[in-house]
Amino acid sequence: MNQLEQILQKQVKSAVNDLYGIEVECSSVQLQKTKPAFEGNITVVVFPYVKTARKAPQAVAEEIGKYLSELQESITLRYNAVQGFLNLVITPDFWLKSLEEIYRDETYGRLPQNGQLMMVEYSSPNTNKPLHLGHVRNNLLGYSIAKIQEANGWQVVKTNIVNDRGIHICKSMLAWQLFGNGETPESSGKKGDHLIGDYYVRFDIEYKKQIKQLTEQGMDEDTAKREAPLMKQAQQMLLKWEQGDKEIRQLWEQMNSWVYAGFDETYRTMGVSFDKIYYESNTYLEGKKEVERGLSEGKFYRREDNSVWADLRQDGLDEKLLLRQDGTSVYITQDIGTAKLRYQDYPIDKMVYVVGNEQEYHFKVLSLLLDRLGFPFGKELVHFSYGMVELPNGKMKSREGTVVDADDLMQQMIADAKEVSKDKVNKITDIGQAEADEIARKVGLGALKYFILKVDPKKNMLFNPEESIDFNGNTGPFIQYTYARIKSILRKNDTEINIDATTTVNDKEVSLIQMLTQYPQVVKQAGDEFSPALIANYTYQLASEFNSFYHDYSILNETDKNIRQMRLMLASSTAKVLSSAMALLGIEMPERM
RNA sequence: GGUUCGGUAGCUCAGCUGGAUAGAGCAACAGCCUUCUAAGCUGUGGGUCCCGGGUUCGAAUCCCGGCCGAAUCACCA
Repeated sequence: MNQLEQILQKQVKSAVNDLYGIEVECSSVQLQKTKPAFEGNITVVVFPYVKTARKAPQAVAEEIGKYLSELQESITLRYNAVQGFLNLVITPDFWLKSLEEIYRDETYGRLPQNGQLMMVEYSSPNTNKPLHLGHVRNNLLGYSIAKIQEANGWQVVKTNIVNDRGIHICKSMLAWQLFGNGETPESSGKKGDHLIGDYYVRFDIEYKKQIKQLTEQGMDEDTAKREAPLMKQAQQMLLKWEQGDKEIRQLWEQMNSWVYAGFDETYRTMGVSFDKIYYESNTYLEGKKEVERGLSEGKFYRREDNSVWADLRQDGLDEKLLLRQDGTSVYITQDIGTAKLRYQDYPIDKMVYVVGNEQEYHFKVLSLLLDRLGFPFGKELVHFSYGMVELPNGKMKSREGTVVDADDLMQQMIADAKEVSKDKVNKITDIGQAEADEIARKVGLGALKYFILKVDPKKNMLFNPEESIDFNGNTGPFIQYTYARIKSILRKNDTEINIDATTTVNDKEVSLIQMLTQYPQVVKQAGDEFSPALIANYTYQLASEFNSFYHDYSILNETDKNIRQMRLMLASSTAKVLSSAMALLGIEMPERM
C-alpha cells in the first residue's frame, strides 16, 4: 500500500458514500495500473458499486471521476471513464513530491525493525560430494530470502546444517583408504570437496563391480547389494565411527576438513554466508535424547524388535520410525536434535527451512513431532519448499554423471562474461585488467543468480547446459548495465541535485516515478510470499522502463535546468532502487561495464 | 492407488488474492550509434492460457470432473 493508493482509496470511499450512500472499506477499493491503451496513471474499478448505485458503469465512473477531481485536496489532474474503468491522471505535483521523498530516503524500501528473530536454514550439504546446480538454487534462494526478510524488519540468523555423518561419508572414506594411495588436495591439486566426491564415485564403481560379480555367481540382486564386501566394510566403518574409534575419527576429521575448505571456497565465490553452522555429528545425540524422553513420556512407543516409532495416524499421516532396532538414529531424529539446540542458542520467533519440495512430507512429520514433544515452535515452522532444477533429459543424478557442478558453472559464467565484455569494456579506455576481471565476475555471477532467482521458487525449472545463459534481455546483466549507465551519468554531473516544484514531468518520467513508488510494496510482498522472483521481475521492469526513458530523453544535455535536475534525481533514485533490489537477490552491481 | 504441486507463444518464463484487447525475454525478420555506455531502443510475425462443465456484470485466474507431467507416501538423507 503506497501513498497514492492510500489517498485514492480514502477519496473513493468518501465519493461512493457521498454520491450513493455506500459504505465501503478503504482496502476494498479496487485500484490498478492503467493499461497503456488508455490515458491515465491509475484506474479505479467501479463495477462493485454499480448495482447499489443503480446506474450504468459508465455513469458511475464519470461521477466518481468528477468528484475526485473537484476535491479540495485532489491529486487528480484529469480523468476519463471507459466502461466501468475510471482512469486518473495524477497531478505532476504529486509525482514530484513522491520522487523527492524517494530520493531523500536513505533506506527506501526497508521496513523498520520488528524486534523479532528469524532463523533461515539453507544449503545443508552432505560432506561426501561437491555442490551442484541443485545446491546453487538452494543457496541463492536461502541467501536472498534472508536478505528480503531483513529488509522486512526481521533480525535474521542464517544457518547451515552440515550432514557430516552417516553411511555416505563412510563410502568416500573407505574408497579413499582402499584406492587413494594417500592422495590429498595438496598432492593432487584438487579442491577438497571434489577430491572426496571422486572417491564417492569410485566407491560406487567398485561396489557395482562386486554386485555384478556376485549376481553372476548366482546370487539375487538384493542379496548381492547387501552382501557385497564393500558395503559390509562401509557399515563396519560407520559402526566404528559411532563407537568413537580413534583411527576412523581421525580419518573422518581429516577428510571433512578438506571438504569444508572446498565448500568455503564455493560459498565465497557464490557470495553466500552463514552466521551459525551446525553439524549433525553434534546434534544427532541430542535428537536421540529427545526421542527417549518422548518414549518415557508415552508419546512414542517401542516395538518388539526394539525400534522406536511415532504414531501419526490421527494426524492423517502414517507411523514413523524414529530409532532403528539397533538404536541408531534416522534423518528425522537428527532434525529434532538440531531444532532443540537452535532454540537453546537463539530466541527464534520464526524458523524457516529452505529445503526442496521432495521433502515436504518430512517437514510435515517434523512439525508434528516437535509439537508432540512440547516445543512451542513445532507448529510454526516454515518449510520454504522450492522446485527441482531439471536438465533437458530429466533430473540430475550424481551416479549417472549428469550433475552440473557448482564450481564449474560459476567459472564458466565468469569466463563467458569475460568473453562478452571484452570488446565492450575496451571502449572505456581507462578500465584496467583488474577492474575488467571484477566486472566479469559480477556480471557472470549476476547472470547466473538472476537466471535462477527470477523463476517462481515453487516451480521446477529447466537448465540446459548446451545453451549458455543469456546476457541480453530479461537478465541480470541487463539490469547491471542499466545501473552502470546511470552511474556514468552521475559521475559526469557536477551540479547539485535538487528539485523545483514548478518542473513538468512527461509520461515516461511519471511511469518511472510510479514504478519507484511501488518498490516498498514489492519488498513486502516478496517477504510475505518468500519470493525473490517478485523482486527480480520488478527490477527488470524498472530497468526496462528506465532504458526506454533514457533512449528518448537526454539528462545532462537537457537545457532546462529544472528538468535536468529532476531527471538527475530520477536517474539517481532509479539506480538506488535497482541496486537495493539486486542486493536482495545477492547480486552485485558494477559501477561501469 | 492416496496426497501435494504444475500444464500460458517454437523455447524459457511473468500474469493466478477474479477486471479493459493475455505479457516479457530468447529465437526469426525489419529499423536505430558524429548525440549522457547499442549488454540498449523501436517495430513485425507468433496463443484452443491442457480439455469439459459450473459460479457472475466479467474467468488464464475461483469451484467440480477429466487428461498429461513431477514430487512424495523409506529402518536414504
